Amino acid sequence: MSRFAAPDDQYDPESVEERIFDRWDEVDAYEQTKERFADEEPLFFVDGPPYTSGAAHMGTTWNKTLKDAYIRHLRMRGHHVTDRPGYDMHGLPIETKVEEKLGFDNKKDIEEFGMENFIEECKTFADSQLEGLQDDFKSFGVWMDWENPYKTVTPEYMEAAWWGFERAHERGLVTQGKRSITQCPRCETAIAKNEVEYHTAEAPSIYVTFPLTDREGSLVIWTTTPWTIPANTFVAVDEEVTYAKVAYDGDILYLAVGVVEDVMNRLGVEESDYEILEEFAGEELIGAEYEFPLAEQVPDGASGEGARRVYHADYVEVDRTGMVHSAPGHGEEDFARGQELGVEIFCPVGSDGVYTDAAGKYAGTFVRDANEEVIADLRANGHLLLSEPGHSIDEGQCWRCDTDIVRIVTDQWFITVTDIKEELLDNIEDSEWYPSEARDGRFRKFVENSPDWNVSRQRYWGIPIPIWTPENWSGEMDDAIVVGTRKALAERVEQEIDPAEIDLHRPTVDDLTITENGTTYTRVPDVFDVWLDSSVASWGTLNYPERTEEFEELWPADLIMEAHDQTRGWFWSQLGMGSAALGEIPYKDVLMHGWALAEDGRKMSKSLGNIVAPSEAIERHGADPMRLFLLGQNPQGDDMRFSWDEMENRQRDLNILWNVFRFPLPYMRLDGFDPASIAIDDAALETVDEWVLSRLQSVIGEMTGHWEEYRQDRALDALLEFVVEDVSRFYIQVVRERMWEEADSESKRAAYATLYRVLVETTKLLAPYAPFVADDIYGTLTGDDGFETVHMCEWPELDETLHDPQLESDIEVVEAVEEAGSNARQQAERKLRWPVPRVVVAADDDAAAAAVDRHRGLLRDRLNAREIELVEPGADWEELAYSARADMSILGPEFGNEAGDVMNAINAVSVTEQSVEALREAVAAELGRDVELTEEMVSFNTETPAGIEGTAFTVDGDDRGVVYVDTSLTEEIESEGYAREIIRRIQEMRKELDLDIEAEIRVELTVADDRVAELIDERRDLVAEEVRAGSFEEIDDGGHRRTWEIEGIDVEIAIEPLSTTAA
RNA sequence: GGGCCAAUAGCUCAGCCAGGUAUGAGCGCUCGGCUGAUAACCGGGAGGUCCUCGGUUCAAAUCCGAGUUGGCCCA
Repeated sequence: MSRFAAPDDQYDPESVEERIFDRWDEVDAYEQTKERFADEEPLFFVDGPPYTSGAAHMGTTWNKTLKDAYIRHLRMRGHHVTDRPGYDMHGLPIETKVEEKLGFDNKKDIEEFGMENFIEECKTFADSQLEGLQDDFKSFGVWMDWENPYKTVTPEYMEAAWWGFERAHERGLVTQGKRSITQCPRCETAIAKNEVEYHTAEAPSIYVTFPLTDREGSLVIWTTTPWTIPANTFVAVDEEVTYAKVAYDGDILYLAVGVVEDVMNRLGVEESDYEILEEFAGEELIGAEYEFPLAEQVPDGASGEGARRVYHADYVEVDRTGMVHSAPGHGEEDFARGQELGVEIFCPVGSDGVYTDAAGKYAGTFVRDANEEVIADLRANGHLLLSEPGHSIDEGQCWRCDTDIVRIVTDQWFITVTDIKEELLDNIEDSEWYPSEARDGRFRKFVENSPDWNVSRQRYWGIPIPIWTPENWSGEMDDAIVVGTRKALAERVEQEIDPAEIDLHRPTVDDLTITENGTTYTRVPDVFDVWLDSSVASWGTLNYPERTEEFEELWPADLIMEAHDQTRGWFWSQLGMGSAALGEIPYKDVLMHGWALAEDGRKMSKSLGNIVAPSEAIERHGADPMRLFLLGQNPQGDDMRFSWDEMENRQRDLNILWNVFRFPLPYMRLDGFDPASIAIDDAALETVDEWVLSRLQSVIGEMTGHWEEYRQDRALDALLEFVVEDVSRFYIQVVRERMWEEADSESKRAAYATLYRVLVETTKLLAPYAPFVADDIYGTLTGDDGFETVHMCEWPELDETLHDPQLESDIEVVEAVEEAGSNARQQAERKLRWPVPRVVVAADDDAAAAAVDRHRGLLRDRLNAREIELVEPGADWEELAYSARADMSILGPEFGNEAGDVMNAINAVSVTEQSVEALREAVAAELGRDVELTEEMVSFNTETPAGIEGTAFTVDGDDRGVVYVDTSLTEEIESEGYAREIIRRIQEMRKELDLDIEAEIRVELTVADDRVAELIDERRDLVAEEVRAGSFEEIDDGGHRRTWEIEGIDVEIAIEPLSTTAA
């Protein structure tokens, strides 16, 4: 592409993208850019790995766009930035997708299909999803190391997880234990609690009596899960609550006193049919023994020390019956209390939700299917007090397969982060969060309340847990083996394996055994919770422990950025794992952004039908406008509201930049402008040039500060305001005439040099936001003199020699005066094309006066005024008069009968300064005698002379003075005005003929008014010069002919190019 | 049910932490101007119960409390 080549007439994002993608390919732009900054100070950024089970949505797109922008910016600032993208590829979501695809219902199907085959399917699926994501990210210009992403499924990455886990084990933070977990009976694995989704479901609601054995009567409990009664181990009461002994239907019932009436109502019992015999504290029930109501059906139920007794528990509420059937083998609270009490943890349910033999007659039945049978048996045993239909509860279900979950107690593996909670809280302090409240509020609170980390899953597609245990293991970790590396694995296992070749997935590792000191160890069958995978990303991304060099140089991460949901996700898991394995938080700076919401302010979701695909946004507005929209959002915590309108606005902003860039090119090309030939410091800069260059410096300074504060959105605002307000709306307008000059001049070259500098610097400042259009403009401007891509440039630095804050504030005043002046013109209905003899600026303060004084010439041009007059602050413009208006509420009491005369006099006179003294003199003259006037009696109004309009001007909201425009007409002004009207129309006709800028024409003019014709004739030279007219003469045959109406006068104009007659 | 965050013009958002007239900004709308950047550009105008209610204060969009709606996280 040749330098200053004519670009598209209009900004077309799609063609820019195509062109730039090609160019990047052609010159290896990404590789070259990395190479260029390779020796700079390292900056370790870690990519939070997206999960590979779907396409990129707007949130992922926002996230990756932010990452790309910061990486680009930090490179330009002189950093060698780590930019390895990552992908989270293990886990249950992928397994269930593959199961769906293969039509599987449960684990048995997988076992039949073969674990190895199944894992191969999972890998293929994850890989294909990864490809899709990579393509998405590339499509909006993200530059990361796509050739070499880290994947959580590679042996070296899995080894990073093993290593971290081994370190945690060495610190004594790994244990096996029973826990009450949320289990998906279909997936047959624990589901993290945050992965449980709730929906409303109908459930039984039953009141059951538990007969006491050491005293008369029965306890009454209420439950919605009859299927947990076979596991009943104790009944909980609140020792401080008052209970009642109730005589009813020949039996004795124990209930909290506060619910007796409610229960009796439910039973439909009249008040006369029951009696409260006694009231007593719950304390008195503690230790009471009862008879298990399903003793017949479940003969081998919970037994042993302490079982089937009454205990206190904090979770008891005076609700329903005030007593709680407790099954430590199921519920989480029951489990915790059961452990405290030291009772048996009895769970007669398998991982598939089916009763085991321990459940007696229910063995082999799926728990929820047993509800009816349990109820029937309770009734038959005489223990069912009441069963109410139509009860609804919030039932949890598996987020992947929608199966209702069950709570069971199983053996799980834990990293006991609660043992190092203080350390975790201390380590938080070593990280800086943006916004800072996120760290000290939400994150700290979450860490304070976090339980031990259950890292085991009873599944296939994950990193196998590297623990080997002997047969009849004691449960002591000292008696187990934890393997941390492939090398250690190869050394210790009996089988012959090659550490460089081995795939650490199941089932390969399942068959490996270790025999040491005569004991044979086998691997536990579990895999890691997928959250553990990404928790080691800070070293996994560096291939540690396989490679150590980068880890030692770079770790911990300098920067990570993710959305706020990661507070309890990746921000947390990394803190936990980093602290457990290395005693440190693995990241320094955290930029926590929000979620991408839909246009209606709700989250984007399939069910609401409000999803916007990034590809659609790119198609409609282009990648750069989309990025500009995303990067224009506050990245610190707030959710973003998607908006097509705003994206369109961003496209418009870029279009303005495009026009600014396009404007000088034809002139530069025509004049053979060579930027290298003229240094800004030597150029014959005019005030506006100096001003726009100074503004550029201010913008550079401002933007740099915002970027450092992680507010790239504010930096973008500053840049776009500069481009739109300062460059497009002011500088270009002022500089146009200089560019049109035909002859070479210092002034023109200074304008070229200025605009060139401004545009090139702008492309650098824009590069992190809109990498395509910035590069396109940069390339066109710099040609072979620049880098092959703008992204190799350094971030501009504020050049003090070009920075002139005084000038900037001066021009603010000039702009304000211009704006007010053009407002005044509009009120006087005098077009800008018509000169005015003078503009009078009455300045309120010295700074404004000085600014106007310094820039009279500029104001003359901008306001098309022959003269700028300045009225200094404190002075009154002598042509201005002030009238006063009397306030009769004060005059009345003061002057009594004479008040009317005084008022008339006050209203009649006008004065040249706004003072009571001046008014008094004038009134005295009018009235023929002196009267005492005070400030309160009158208010002043300004009276502008005829033909003059005044408008106040303000800077940043402060009044700085008034601009008066004198619109009186002279022949000389009319002459120019009409000439300009003619010029404008001829220019339009030139364009209609699509003439070259330099093409000479012949012009024929017929004006229907003799006086006007003469006025125009006086300015024939001006017209000729402006429209490149070689001659004024009649055009006989054809030509381009139109009749216009100018100020009510018909004017016929015909033009034809000179060359056609020559030909 | 609990914790955290948000709510300001038709739309997207500044302002709020350190209370002092909402000159609010851009877009949109509308009226006008400009016319070799021209599918561009400039000026004027209209448009607000600052989510609601209560409190603190001389003064509240801003501080405090309660509520409503939406978001995230957790039950």
